[in-house]
Amino acid sequence: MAAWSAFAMPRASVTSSSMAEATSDLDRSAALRPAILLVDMDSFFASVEVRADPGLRGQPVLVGGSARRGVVASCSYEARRFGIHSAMPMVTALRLCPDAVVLPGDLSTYAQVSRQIHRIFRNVTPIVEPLALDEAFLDVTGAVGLLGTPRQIALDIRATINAELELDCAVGVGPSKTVAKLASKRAKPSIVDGRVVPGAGVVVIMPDEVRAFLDELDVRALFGVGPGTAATLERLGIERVSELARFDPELLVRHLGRNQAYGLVALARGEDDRAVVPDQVSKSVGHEETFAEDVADVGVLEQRLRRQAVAVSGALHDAGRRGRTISVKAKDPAFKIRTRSQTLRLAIDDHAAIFEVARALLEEHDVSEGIRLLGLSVSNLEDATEPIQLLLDVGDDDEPEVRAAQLQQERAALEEAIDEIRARFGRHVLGAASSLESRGLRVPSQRDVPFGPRAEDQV
DNA sequence: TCTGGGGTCCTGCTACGA
DNA sequence: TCTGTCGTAGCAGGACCC
Repeated sequence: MAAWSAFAMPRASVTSSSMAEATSDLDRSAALRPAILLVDMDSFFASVEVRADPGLRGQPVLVGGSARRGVVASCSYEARRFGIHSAMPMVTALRLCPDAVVLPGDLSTYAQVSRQIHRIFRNVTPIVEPLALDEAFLDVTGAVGLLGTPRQIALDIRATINAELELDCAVGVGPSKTVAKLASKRAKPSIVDGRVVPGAGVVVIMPDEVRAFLDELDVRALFGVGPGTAATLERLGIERVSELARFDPELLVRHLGRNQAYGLVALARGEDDRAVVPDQVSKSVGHEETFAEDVADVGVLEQRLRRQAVAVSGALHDAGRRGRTISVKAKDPAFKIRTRSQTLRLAIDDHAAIFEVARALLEEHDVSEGIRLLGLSVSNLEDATEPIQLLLDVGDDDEPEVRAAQLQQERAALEEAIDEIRARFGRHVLGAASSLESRGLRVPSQRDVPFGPRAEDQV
C-alpha cells in the first residue's frame, strides 16, 4: 500500500534483528495477550527466483505474464525503485524499466517453498492460518514463555527462515489480526527517493499503542478498503482512519451496506477479536485463463473449457472434495465480466461431468464479439468421502445435469473397478494419466497459465 | 496505457415452499 | 382456495485480498 511511505513513525516499538539484544531487557511484548503474528515474505516469487539464480541478485526482476496482456505478480525491490508494483500491467512495468528481467514464474516451486515456510511456523505454534503462499497469521499466545516473548519469537522465525531458506520476511506483532497485518507492512523495506531502505523486520504494537498507530493511517490501509470503498469514504470526507473511527456507522450503512459499515468502523476503532483459525478448507476451486487474443470460436472455447475442467477436477481430487455449483465466467473485450452458474442436486468431481455442465453454461454466454477471459469454478464443496447420492428420478437425458450425474456415477463405478483390480493384481498395473507426461504427453495443470497469457500462447 | 489468477465475502434480486 | 408473509436457496454481480 502506497500510503505507508507517507507515515511518520509512531511511538510503536520498532525492532530489527540487530537491535534485538539491546531491547530484550525492556521487551514489553511479554505482556501481549493475545499475541498474534503476521509473517509476510518479501517479494516472495521474485526472491525465490533470485535464490535459484544468484546472477539475478541486484537486478530488477519481474515475475508475471507476457508483455501483451499479463501483469506483474511479484517484483524485486530493485524493480520497485522504478515505480513498479505487483498487479501493474507488464507492458507498463517494462516501459518504466525496459531492462528488467521478466520470468514466467512457477507456482509449483513457490508452493513447495511455502510448505517449507509453514513447517517452520508449525514448529512454533499449531495455530497457523495461511493467507496466501507467502503470508500467514500465527497465534503464539500459548508459546509465550516457552519460546520467549512475542518479539523474540518473531525475531527467531525471521532468523530461521533467513538461515534455512535464504529468504527475507517481515513480521508484524499485535493484539489482533488487523494490527499484526498493518504492523507487518510497516516492518517491510520501503523505497525512499528511489533508494531501497531496509525495513525494521519486526514491528510490535502493544494494546496501548493501537489507537495512535491506527489513527494516522490512510483508510486505504485497512483490510477491506479498496479503490471503490475508498472513493465512497472520500466523498463522505473520510480519508484517515481516525476520521472513520469517529464516524457514526449508521450513517455509512446507506453507502456501504450494514455489514461493511459496522465492520470497517470497528476495525478503525481497533476492535477486532477475530481468532486465528488453522486448517481452513477452501470453499471453491477454479481455473481461468486470459487469452493472448480475444476468442469468438466456440470450438476453441470448449476445448479450453475442457482443459480447465480437467485441471479443476484434479484440484478437487487433490483436496478430497466434490462440488454442487458449477460457474462459468467470461470477460468481454470491454472488461465486462459475466458469470453463469448452476447448482446441481449431486456433488461432482469428475472432469467429464464438470465439462458437461460447463459447456451448457458457456452456451448462455454471448461470445460473438469474442472474449478475453474464460474461467471455470466449482463451489458448494463437500467432502469426497461422502457416499455419492444416486439420482433415481434422472429425468431427461438431454439435460446437462442428468448427463453429469451419469458421468459422475460411471466414474465412481470405474474407480471402484480400479480399486478392485489393484487389490487383486497390485497398484502398478494401472497408472495415473499424469504419468503420460514422462512419455512426452502433456496433461494440463495449474502450472499451465499461472500469471496470464504467455507470449507464445496464441490461440 | 492497460489492466492475471485464485480465491472470499457481501448484496440485491427472484423463486419457491411452508 | 386464495393471498400475504417469511425464510431460504440460487443466481449474478461487485469489491476486495494477495
